[in-house]
Formats: sequence, structure tokens, C-alpha cells
Amino acid sequence: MELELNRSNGPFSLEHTLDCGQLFRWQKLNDWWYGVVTDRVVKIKQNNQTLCFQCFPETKNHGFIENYLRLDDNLNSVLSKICKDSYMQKAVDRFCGLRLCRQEPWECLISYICATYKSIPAIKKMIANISRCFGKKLTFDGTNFYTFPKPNKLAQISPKDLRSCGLGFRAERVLKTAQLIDNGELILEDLKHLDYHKAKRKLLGVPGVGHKVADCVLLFSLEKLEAFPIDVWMKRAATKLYANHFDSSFIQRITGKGSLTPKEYETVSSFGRDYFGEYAGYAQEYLFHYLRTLNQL
DNA sequence: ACATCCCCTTAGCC
DNA sequence: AGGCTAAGGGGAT
Repeated sequence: MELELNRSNGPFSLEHTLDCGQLFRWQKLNDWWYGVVTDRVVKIKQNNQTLCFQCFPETKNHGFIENYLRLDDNLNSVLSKICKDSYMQKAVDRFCGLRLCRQEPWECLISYICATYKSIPAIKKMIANISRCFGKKLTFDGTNFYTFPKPNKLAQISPKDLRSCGLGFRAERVLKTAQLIDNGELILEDLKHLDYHKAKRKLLGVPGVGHKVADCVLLFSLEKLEAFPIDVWMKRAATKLYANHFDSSFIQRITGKGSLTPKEYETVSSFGRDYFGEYAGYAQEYLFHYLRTLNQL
């Protein structure tokens, strides 16, 4: 299937979008990107303004790809709002066309609980292990792919079996969260209809979810584009690039030490929201990817 | 080879 | 309340 990109919605780069660290399920084989999105394998390639893709099993939902890749966002408008300084400008120039994706909330939540204190390659491995062990196999183009298991499936697994996927102490948190979602105690879709702060408050009650994980889930799967997740890279951005936006005593206090207290986290994160505006989450992702691949700072 | 540090942090204890 | 620390293990240097 072919899809012509709508130029008036601004640039799009499949490579930067799939490889910027927001997603853990994509791999490049030969010339194509393969990923599992909810219940299907997606094979996709970009030729300038054309996206060639195939889904397995096929879907009748013609908007599936546009929706997942947020092709409906007017990226020119987003970029014009977040380009506040030369750092952002560099990041945007370097990774022009990077877009956020609309992830499936359940998989997104579990993925970022697993992401706690882990590197991206390790996170990918954990998610792949969970899917291979407990998901549904889909064979496509001679390769085996696995869907991410549903809450009712994950909720029944023993902590020991989850740990064997390389989750370590995250296993119990994932398990409790799966049970809570399976019970219907929390309905992730409902959070889309709450404002950012109320939705975040609810997520903070979920095992394994602190401020950082909550902001990632809100940004990547619950339509809260003002969410501004603060990880080690964004902390570095705050202390090295944006120090003049904070008290020097604050910068001194958070420089060098490991994790931020909830209050410190909120100080840095709300700076991002205020400074970059309603699309702060886009700014975060550009900066994050830029700094992470810069290999310095 | 080998050590050391880092990793898209959270929870529990004081 | 806020500061300290433990918690898998792999990947990078």
C-alpha cells in the first residue's frame, strides 16, 4: 500500500521517528522497517514523500498508519512554537521530520515501567522477551514476530517467569500493574479525557510509575503533548544548557546527584512546559534524541 | 580480559 | 517531609 504524505502538514522522517528512542519494537531488515503495532506486524519504508507499507494481518482501517505516526500533526506549526533557542534549532535541523507516535497505552505503560533505570537496547530486549514468551506469534516475510500480551495474560504470569525475561525488580511492578488494569481498577483510555495534571495524578498511583514514567505514558500514548519527561539527559540539558532559567542554588543542588526528588522533578518539568509551551513534549523528544546521540555534554 | 560506570528511576526506609 | 539507598543486568568505555 502507498501513502502520499501531505506536504502542508510539514516534514516527516520515518527513520528519525522510529529510531529516536520513544519506541522499542522496530527493527530495520534490509531496506524495510518492521514493527509490531498492537495486533499486527507493520512493514514500512519511506521514499521521499511516499510511504510504502504493509500490515499483517491486513487492516481495513485506512487511517491506521496516519494515526500511529501522527501524520495529522502540523509539524511546521509545532516546530515554529518550540524553536525557542539555538539548541532546539540544532536538534530540529538535525532530526527534521521526527514525530511523536500514538502508542497503544497498555503496552506503552508496561514498556516504560520496564524502562526504569535501563538503557534503550536493554529495554528493547525485555519487551521482545515478554512478547516472545507470552504474546501471539505472527509469521511474516519468513520472520517470527510476537504481539505484546494483553493485561489478562500478563496478570496470570508468575513473578519468576517475568524475571526470566530480564525484568529484575521490575517484574513485581509489571505484574501488579497488569492485575490493576485487568481488574478494571484503572482504565487507561479514560485518562485521555482528563487534563494533564489529573491524568498524571491517576498514573502516579500505579505500581512502578513515578513522575518520569507517568510523563512518558501521557506523552506517548495519552495525547498529553505538554508532558515533558525528565530523564538523565533532560536533567543534563537543564543544568548545562538552560541553567540560566533556574536559581543557581537549584542547579548546584541537582548537578551530579542521581535522581531528582519529586519536587525537583516538577521544577524542571514545569520549566519545560512553560518555556516550550503546548508542544513541550515534542521539544523534549527532539532534545532527548539530539543530546543522546551527541555523545558529549 | 577486566573493571567500572551508566542506564529515558522507583519505592521503601528513616 | 525529604534525603538516602537498594534494586537485574547489559552495554559502553
